[in-house]
Amino acid sequence: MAAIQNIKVSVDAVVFGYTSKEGLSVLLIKRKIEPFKDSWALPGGLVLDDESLEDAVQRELEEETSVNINYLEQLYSFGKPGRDPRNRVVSVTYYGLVKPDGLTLEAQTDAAEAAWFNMRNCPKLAFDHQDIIVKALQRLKGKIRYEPIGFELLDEKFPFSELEKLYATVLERPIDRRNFKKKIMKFGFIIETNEKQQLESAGRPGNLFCFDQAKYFELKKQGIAFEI
Amino acid sequence: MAAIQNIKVSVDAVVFGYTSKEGLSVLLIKRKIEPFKDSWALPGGLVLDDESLEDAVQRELEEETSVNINYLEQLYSFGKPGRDPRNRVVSVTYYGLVKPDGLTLEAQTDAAEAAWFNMRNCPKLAFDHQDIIVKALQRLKGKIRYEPIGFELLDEKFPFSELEKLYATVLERPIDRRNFKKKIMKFGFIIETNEKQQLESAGRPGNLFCFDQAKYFELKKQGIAFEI
DNA sequence: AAATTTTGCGTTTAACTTACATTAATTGTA
DNA sequence: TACAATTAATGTAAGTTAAACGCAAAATTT
Repeated sequence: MAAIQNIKVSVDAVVFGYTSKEGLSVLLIKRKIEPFKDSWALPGGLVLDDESLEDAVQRELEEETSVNINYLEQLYSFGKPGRDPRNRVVSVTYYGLVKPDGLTLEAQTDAAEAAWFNMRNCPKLAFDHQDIIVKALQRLKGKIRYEPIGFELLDEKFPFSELEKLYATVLERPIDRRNFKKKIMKFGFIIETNEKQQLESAGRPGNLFCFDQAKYFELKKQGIAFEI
Repeated sequence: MAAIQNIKVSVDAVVFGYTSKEGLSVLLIKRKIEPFKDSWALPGGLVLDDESLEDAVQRELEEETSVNINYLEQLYSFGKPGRDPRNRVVSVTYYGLVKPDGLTLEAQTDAAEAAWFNMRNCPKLAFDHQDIIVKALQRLKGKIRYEPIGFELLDEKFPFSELEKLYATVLERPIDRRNFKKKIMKFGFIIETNEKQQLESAGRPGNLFCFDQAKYFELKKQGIAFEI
């Protein structure tokens, strides 16, 4: 039998935000304590002895940013010796998607500050948190090919072009509007309403669409084959 | 700051074996100590303070079964309080694929015995190891749709029907031989040799095929769209 | 009112998928 | 030794899907 193990378990959250203007952003906190004091980092922290990993990551996220998310998906566990200069720490990471508009960020406990950073404009991060974000982005890009996305990221009602922009942003390439619409509509998780978009700029106003939640989550579970 | 954390970190391995006769099997050990003494369980154990998670899982696998695998992929981390009756244990699990023929199993350390169990014929397992196997199987079934598989599971040279059987086994449904072959060959990760199969039973002997390793691993990395 | 922007269809062509039947090369057996 | 059984190799026609486009409609901006 080995000697007493001295490893800590933490959780970290990669929370992606999306707006059609800004594209993808990620929620970071500024560390108030050493190590990496004043560096930006992912929200997260040590797991309590009697809470589940999911509870821990939601709690840490709430404590450090005041953001509440009811669905975070497990991403990967990072456990290389030396990734935290203090102790050996194995971090179980989670990721999730939210619509940042209307969320207020309030730093608390270990965090001096919480803020959204555009993905094209991220600061240098503490620990191996850069690797974690890269992994999360890979996962998101992979997932979009076999699961519908958007429900958590768009307004309840949205013009179709918003969904298209979201896919184009995540996939990082342009999409043919007409073929995209045909493909998406065939899945049946998007419903056309009879309302029209309120314009903010030039152009013909589009019809508003919304998600068919039941179908959306069913397809999310069973998987879709979606090569754009 | 929270009180001192009292959580242990372990690793467990789901090693799938495949033979065309038996189909999928999984490598299990019989526990020599409490809790769950004499129950079958996944090979695994506590991580040492100074070894990586990957090293830990390979070491535990080697110690308990004498099987060496150089590529195990991280599957999921299980950390519900109470999943181990002794302490809180967070287990980072890995899975891998091997060809069981020619591997000798030798139980060592904590294991009284090591053996392959056909997936249709698994015993009741210790801890939440049943959940872990279910997760691994889901992952494998998902993966086969966007990654080539087979390199680790088939002989160096094999008749095409062996690859077909493998896919049919993992997907748990029959496959049209002719369409399957066309599709696979188009990817270019399988090469036809000019050798012929040595027959073990009746039937026309098939040509032998082998993997183009470079292409195989390239496609594994970049992903394939493979709806059979 | 003319130019610009964005939406909403719709068509054509190429590529792929599906379903399916026949011939060829072996082994086992009468 | 022939014939039955088994497994392999191959091709094609019909249906479906994907990709590449063009053009008119409904707004705003100039």
